[in-house]
Amino acid sequence: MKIGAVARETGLTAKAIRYYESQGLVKSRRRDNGYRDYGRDNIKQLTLLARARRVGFSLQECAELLALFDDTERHSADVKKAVQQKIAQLDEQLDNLTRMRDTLEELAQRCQGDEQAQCAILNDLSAANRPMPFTLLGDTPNLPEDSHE
Amino acid sequence: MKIGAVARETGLTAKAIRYYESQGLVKSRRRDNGYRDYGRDNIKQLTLLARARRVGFSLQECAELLALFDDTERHSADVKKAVQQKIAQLDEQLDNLTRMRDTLEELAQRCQGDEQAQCAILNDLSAANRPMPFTLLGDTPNLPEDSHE
DNA sequence: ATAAACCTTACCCCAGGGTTAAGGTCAACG
DNA sequence: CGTTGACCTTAACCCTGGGGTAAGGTTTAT
Repeated sequence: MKIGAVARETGLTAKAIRYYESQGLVKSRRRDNGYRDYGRDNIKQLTLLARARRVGFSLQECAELLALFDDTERHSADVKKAVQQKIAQLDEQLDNLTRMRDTLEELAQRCQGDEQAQCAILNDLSAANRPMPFTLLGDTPNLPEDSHE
Repeated sequence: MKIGAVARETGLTAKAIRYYESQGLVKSRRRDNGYRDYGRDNIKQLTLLARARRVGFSLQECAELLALFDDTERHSADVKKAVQQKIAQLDEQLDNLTRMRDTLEELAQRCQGDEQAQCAILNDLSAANRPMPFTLLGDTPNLPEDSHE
């Protein structure tokens, strides 16, 4: 099976599949003409990879899942643990996003939203000392680091 | 005020401030020795920038907020509209993450989590046809594109 | 024979910086 | 006077997770 067919079957792009290979997540044999060639095992791996990505696993984490997948001595408890950790991470992200959302909601409510230049949102966001009359993300100092996960 | 002091005051890193300047979001005057020098206006802008970032605005969107901030002819309605659009974006992200979370929850429940190699999670994630007995993200084909927003 | 549809590698691009490296400046201390 | 340490400067490479494009080789069908 050539890469294009695999892409259609897994929902990945050919580019992504090559990228995963370059990162050591999957391997492929080559035909005489240099084309990558995939068998049933590869397709199972790539299907797992695609779905794990879709539910929020990072490539690093997908690599660990694939290692478990290929390990016939694995314990299902290990897989379950990884999934539960990912659930906990998602919960944390959900918390952060919810706090952002609520902060914006409160800002919006304090703004007239009319023709005037006076704007409570800009005032609150740029004020020097304690800007918000309500908690801004619980004073967590480093939110940006969460967003790239 | 030198960049280090501004960094401490706004919670940004000096690097980030220089990066914002390189992207045209803020400007700074220079002292004779080449050091960046910031006044009250700069600090207000950077405070706004830092807080807008923390509540989920992209750099591009922050640029628009700063333009409104500097525009004395602005209408507060425009600012409010931007905030409400961001709220809608956050709601969409929250939806996606919630679906991921629920999918993982169902996968985990179907897994024994014991010493055995047999694992429902890996089976479901790698199976060929209809893998999940439940909806996987509502069959949305392209979730990864949302994550980089 | 030639065009369409594949495939290959290789390069630059995005956000949002972190992390060196290599060096200039400035204050205080001995 | 010299030196140490804390600043500051630019430049340049690293990360994630690929997208996009280019330049070229292959295969297939017409």
